[in-house]
Amino acid sequence: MNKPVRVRFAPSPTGYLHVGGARSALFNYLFARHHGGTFILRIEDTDRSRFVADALKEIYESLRWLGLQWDEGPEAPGEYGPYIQSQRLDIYRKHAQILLDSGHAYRCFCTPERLSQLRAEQEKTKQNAGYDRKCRNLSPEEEKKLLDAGTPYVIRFKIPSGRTVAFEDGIRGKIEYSSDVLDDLVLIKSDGYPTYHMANVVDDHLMAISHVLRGDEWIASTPRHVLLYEAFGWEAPVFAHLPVILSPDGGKLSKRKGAASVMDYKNAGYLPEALFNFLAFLGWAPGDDREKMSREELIKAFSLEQVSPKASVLDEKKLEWMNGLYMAERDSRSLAEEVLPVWKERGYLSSEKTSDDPWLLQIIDLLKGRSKRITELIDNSSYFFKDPESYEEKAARKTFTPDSLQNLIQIKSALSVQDNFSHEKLETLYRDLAEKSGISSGKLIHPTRLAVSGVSFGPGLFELMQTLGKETVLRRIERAIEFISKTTAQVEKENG
RNA sequence: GGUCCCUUCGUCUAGUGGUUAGGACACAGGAUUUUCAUUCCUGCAACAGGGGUUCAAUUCCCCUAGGGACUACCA
Repeated sequence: MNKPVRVRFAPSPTGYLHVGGARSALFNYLFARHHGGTFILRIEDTDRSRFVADALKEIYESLRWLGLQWDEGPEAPGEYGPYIQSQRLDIYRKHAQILLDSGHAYRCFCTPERLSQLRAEQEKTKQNAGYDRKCRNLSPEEEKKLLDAGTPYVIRFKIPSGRTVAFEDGIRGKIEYSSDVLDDLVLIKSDGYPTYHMANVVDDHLMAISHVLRGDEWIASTPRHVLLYEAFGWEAPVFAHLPVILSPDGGKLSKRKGAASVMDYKNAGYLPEALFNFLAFLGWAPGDDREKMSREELIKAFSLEQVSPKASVLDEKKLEWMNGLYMAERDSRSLAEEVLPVWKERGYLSSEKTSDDPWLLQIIDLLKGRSKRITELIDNSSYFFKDPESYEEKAARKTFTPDSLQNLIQIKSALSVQDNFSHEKLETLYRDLAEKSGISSGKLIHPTRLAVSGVSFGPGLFELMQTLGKETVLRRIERAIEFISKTTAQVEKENG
């Protein structure tokens, strides 16, 4: 077993890329990189009825966003192409003919109607389901007659009877099936397209795949695949079946229960490196206490032996926590590139602003450490661009008192003669003012924060003021003074 | 129904034939801080159940229960 490591991720373009699929891709990628092998992308589009035109684009985009660039595949030519199954039909037909010739397969002329009737009967009598092999022993004359009449047919694999089919799963160990529970699966459909089983086995062999890491819904199909390899006289790859990812209620992950696709997470403001790290830890752990690991560390530490066979629930709270860690250390400039388009869209910025604007970078510096997601950063950034339209109600009731009105008036006059608006100078100004008035600095700070931002939380006040600038700060304090005067006057009127 | 897979705190997980069963998220309390967030400390909380094997089982074996997958001319 010293073949070069070649693994593949093989999605079908029937929709968006699910995080479960992304995690399979990720494990393949990690495994390949760890062993210095090749990571291949193959598109399994053999079901024409379920093909979704935009799916391919989204799959490529999702993989690339996560940093899972494939070494061979569509848009990455290699020696084993084409990598899209619908472009390989002649290959599958040729191989089906080989099986036909060697007596491992046969033509089946049964109609879909007959098959569904058969299934219904089997269900009623509680028999094991499966094709009854009616066409398995058609005489050559009968077959020729049907063929000549142009009867549609499929090609089925002859499952040998009385065999024990065993394989060594890289994660679960030995798994055994009796061949008697397997039915004669279809290899080539009547439309000439191969089924998954056929295309998958042929391609994995032809593409020299060494390890098949795929979702565990394929466990039950694996004995069929093993038998197919045997019929072709090929050596089977190593199989390892990855557990599924569940939603918090234990069911399948779906859009309805929040996010399901990679792009959903992107749109929810998650960083690709955070999702990468988090997904790696769903069903895998390095064996020590590390949790936040870079791509390079993950590649170095990854091993199939440490992959758990157990399905795991995606805990979005923990993803959010981890994302916050990555937000804090993300380069502000790169964050600016994500955030800038949204700011412009919201009319906060004129279109000529660029992501290297020092003022914008200052804003991001102030916010990124206290934002768990990009969207949260954006949502909490409005007061840098617009004067507050209202004040956080609960905080206003508590903070905008008659006392604070006097304080703000005092602050305003002190600030209006203050030309150096550095946060250090502002801080000393506030401390001195508080001391002179014999009050705690909080009595000055809290009303200013609310006046200037409209909310009771956010970056350090003095940095905030520095970034906002003198003119804006004074204007907003003035507005707050008006607001408080009005409301206190109203309260007095109501009371008296 | 049949076949197969899975089972350590609420969640992600580490771990071993002998451990006070470890860490993280979440939650609760506290410290620091101008607010929020961060950070730090403390607390809460798990080996599904029953049989074996063994001097000793969370760990090995069997059964039960619960969950899941497959049982298509879908992948």
